[in-house]
Amino acid sequence: MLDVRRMQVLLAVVSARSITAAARSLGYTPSAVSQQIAALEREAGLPLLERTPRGVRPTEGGRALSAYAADIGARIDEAEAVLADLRAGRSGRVALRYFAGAGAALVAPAVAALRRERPGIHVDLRLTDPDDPLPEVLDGRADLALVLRAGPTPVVEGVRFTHLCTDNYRVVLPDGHPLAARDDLELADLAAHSWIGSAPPGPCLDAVLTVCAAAGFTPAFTVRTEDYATAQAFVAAGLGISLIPGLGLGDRPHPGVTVRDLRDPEAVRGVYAAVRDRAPAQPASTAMMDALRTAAATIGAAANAHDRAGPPAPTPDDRPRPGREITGVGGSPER
Amino acid sequence: MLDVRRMQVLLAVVSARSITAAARSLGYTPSAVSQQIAALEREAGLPLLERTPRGVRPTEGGRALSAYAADIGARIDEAEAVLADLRAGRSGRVALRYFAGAGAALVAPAVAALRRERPGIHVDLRLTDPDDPLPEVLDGRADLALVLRAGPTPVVEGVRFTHLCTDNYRVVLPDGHPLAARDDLELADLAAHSWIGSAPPGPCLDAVLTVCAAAGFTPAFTVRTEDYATAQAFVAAGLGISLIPGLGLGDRPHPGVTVRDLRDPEAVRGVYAAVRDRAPAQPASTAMMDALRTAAATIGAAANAHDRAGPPAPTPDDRPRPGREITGVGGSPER
DNA sequence: TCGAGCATGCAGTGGAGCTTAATGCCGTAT
DNA sequence: ATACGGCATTAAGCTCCACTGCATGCTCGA
Repeated sequence: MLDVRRMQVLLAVVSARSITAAARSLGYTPSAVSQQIAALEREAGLPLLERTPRGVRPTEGGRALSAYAADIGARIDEAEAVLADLRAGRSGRVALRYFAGAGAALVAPAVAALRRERPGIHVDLRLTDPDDPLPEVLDGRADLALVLRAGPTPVVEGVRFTHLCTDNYRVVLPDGHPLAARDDLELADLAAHSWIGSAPPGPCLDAVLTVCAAAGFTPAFTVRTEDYATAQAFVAAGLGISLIPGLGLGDRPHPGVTVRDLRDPEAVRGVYAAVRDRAPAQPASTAMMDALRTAAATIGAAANAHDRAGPPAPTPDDRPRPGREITGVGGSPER
Repeated sequence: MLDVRRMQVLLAVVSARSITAAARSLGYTPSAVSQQIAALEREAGLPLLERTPRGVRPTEGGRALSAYAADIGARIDEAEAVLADLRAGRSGRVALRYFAGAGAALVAPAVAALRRERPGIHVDLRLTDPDDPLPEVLDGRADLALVLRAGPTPVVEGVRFTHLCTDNYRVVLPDGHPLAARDDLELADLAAHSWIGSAPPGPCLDAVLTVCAAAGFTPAFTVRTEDYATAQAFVAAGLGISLIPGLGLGDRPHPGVTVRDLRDPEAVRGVYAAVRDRAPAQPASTAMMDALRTAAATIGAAANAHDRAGPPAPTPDDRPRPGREITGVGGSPER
């Protein structure tokens, strides 16, 4: 295989039309350059330079080879530029898997922020609900997966979990409901009330049924709907109460409803980012991770604000919002 | 600058999905490959491989870089193929300058033979008549020039001359002419006869006038024509005698004429190939040179055959031939 | 629990590639 | 005409890179 380094030396010599001049521009002695050229001519099996009284002139082989050297040099520069972009997080890919509940409140603002700050990063987004995304993380098809887990930080061989925020079920009551007088509730308190089913059939609904069963009852659904905004509207209309995950509430609950925490430890759920244990630090991946953390923190701050202030009074711009639209949900990590 | 050799190592590793396997295929120890990769990662500033329990997997940077490695490797292979073609004389360029008189008898068969045997070689042919081609040879615009010189082998600083053949003026007489009784003639013998001018005005004609003047007379032209075949036809018709360069006679004189040597030393001319002294041996150039030498030798052999046998009797295929057509002139160096 | 296979780290060695210094060649200036 | 400067080349010496050999740590499968 031809030595590319020597080809670059040849290119410099051909460009400078002199070995001495090329040596100057390369920071070598003329002797070194001459030896490189001699070695290259040995490799090529052809004379590459013709020695003239004033420097050198390329032979046909020398011209051909230095043309290749220029071409290859350009490729190398290009590769270096690609690496520099990758290194600086100006480009790259990150494959993110998420579950439906995280889409609106967490993923949308995080990806929006990432795209704003690092437009070169390509995000490969896929909803894995109801499948488990961990196999994809483990075998490298995904760099990052959002998972929702009850209980303490999960432990899975080969995966590192980072807690992003909680996504506990919260109790949504019509304003003025008797239970709204208490700061937090237990699941058993809700057993006797009419329920608004707030999730599509699937793992989310199953989780609600499971925790209720653990509390010893089966919720009596008056109405079932597939999205949280509609469910809140039903609650506001007084049709019943509902359990809605914090992320589903967005940064502001629907007007006419009051939100209360649920004290049941069974209903404590965390949103985690799962990454492969051995995955080396990839700028694109860490940037995505940062964006998710920032988005989660913003959500948490908003949720805390509600907790402190209670349900806010309707304001002029507090018009009803369509359920899953992203606008304003979670805000953006700007600042 | 990224080290291409290391990039090739990376490519092997990524292809083999294992450092050990790559090392086997490269003939190195795994340790060496591992160290190369580590160095490349240091250069790149990015992790390139992710270590898995069973071998390694490329990161995004590793994939990008190994793609460049493959691309660059292909370029190198291509360059090597070009050099191999050049080395084997399967390709290349040769710039040949020639004078009009050599075109038909020498250059045409030589180039034809070269194209037949080395179709990849591109021949840059140019007629330099009446200019001197040596400057082009000296400064590299031409690799080879045919020159016609009277007297001994010329000596020019920086140019090497190779004698190809002679191109002496020969005396062309009508069959049965009194002078045809002698084997060779001197210029003075021709002074009193009618002459057929056989060359276009220019250096060729000047040369004839010069040698005649040296012999003490000015030829009395009955007819002047621009090509040697026509001149021979005039001679055959008895309109006069003519002086025609050997190369202009082709391998067979015109029927009805007798050719005799001219003993005058002034009229001895050699055809030389001129090459740059310092030009390194280029396969394309030496192949051209060989073809010219072969063509010249073939001409010489034919001429000698005439000398020994005298003008041959017309044979069935001895139909009149148009003057400068190449067919049969000089033949081809096959055998 | 052990062994096979993988990647890695360290110490040691050989060679590639650099530098310095000397030589030869050419063109030009003195 | 001779000397000088610029050019390429060569020889000798030295440095450091890259390889080998060996030992270690890790994971997986028997």
